[in-house]
Amino acid sequence: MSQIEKVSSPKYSQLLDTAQDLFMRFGVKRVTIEEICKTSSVSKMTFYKFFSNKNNLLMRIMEHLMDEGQGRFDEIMASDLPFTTKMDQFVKMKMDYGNQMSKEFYADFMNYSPEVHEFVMERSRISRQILIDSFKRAQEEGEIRADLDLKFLSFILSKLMVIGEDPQLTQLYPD
Amino acid sequence: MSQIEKVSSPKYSQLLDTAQDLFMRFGVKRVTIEEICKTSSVSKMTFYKFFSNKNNLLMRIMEHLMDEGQGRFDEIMASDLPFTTKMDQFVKMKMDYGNQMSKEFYADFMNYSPEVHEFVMERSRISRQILIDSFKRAQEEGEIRADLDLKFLSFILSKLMVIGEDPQLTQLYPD
DNA sequence: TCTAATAATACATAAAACGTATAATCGTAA
DNA sequence: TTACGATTATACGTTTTATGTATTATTAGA
Repeated sequence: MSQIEKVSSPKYSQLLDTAQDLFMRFGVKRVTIEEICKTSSVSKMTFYKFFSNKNNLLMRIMEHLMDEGQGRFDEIMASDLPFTTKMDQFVKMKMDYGNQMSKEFYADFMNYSPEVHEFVMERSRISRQILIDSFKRAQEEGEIRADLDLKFLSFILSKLMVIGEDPQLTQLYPD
Repeated sequence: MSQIEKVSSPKYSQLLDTAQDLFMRFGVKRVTIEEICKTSSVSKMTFYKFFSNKNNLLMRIMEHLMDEGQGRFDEIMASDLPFTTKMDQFVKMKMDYGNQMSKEFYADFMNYSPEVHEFVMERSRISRQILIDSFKRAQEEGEIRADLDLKFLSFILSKLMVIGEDPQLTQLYPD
């Protein structure tokens, strides 16, 4: 599924969690590796055992976040709720994610490096496709009205995939 | 009243406002002078026309904040509300301030330089004294019950002077 | 006790931030 | 228009901070 080797170790998880928290609060640029190490009570040497640099760390955080998001999406879809309810839950989940992270983080992880940018974009593309497929299936199986504009809805939801919440859009469609 | 010369100019105010906003969101250490300038659309040269360095800027922000706080306190006291209501408003105001600023800002402005630390401490001392005097006067004039423990209340309120809100204290006395 | 993982320290290098000098630009009042 | 004060843009030397690595201790567990 993912291009990056999975690692599990208390120190590794600690670093990942701390970094995610700090990145989300202050953005990537404002947080140093040494700060992450100190906050995690992990030595710098151990950090570099797990991550080659901040870029690599950021990428794994994004990977973890998106894996998690996909997992929750799968859970929602596996339930036997009506399709519209599923979509409600999905949008709600996405907005929860969005609210956790500062504007800085969003801006940063898209700009910090082309590598991370592309990684996130590719994952988003895949997730979007999964979403669209689910939508089509629901439409074919008569779970949702076929007259709903499929493209429009998938557009909205695909936006949510990455940005969590588009204020302008939220204003237009408060529900 | 204050030890620092007052300056008024659109650029000056802009810098002050931007810096305050950034400091409160990210803390002092994480924000650079260049960032403040960029965000304010003011050149670095102009910055250094008004402020000798970040320390100086921080001090003026604190001064401005505390002047403002003192002004609001005076307003509240000048009204003809019951004394307890005044205190309510005062505490509420202090908590509003506290909620605006991140933990980082609070930690930073006390640690960033001894100069700033002392400046804030001195101002706090003065404010605290004013508060205690108001309290005594209200007590003498029978506006509040004399059996209230003056020292205890002034202690609580003096804590609020600086920290805005002490979580532990808030937990003990939710009202 | 031996070993693997982690930490502590110090270090060279790179990057960022600081603060200043200089020349160019802009708005405005004479 | 000219002259002037305020602001900007740019470049620069210096200082500080961050990065990533090497080396040598520690620590915890088989």
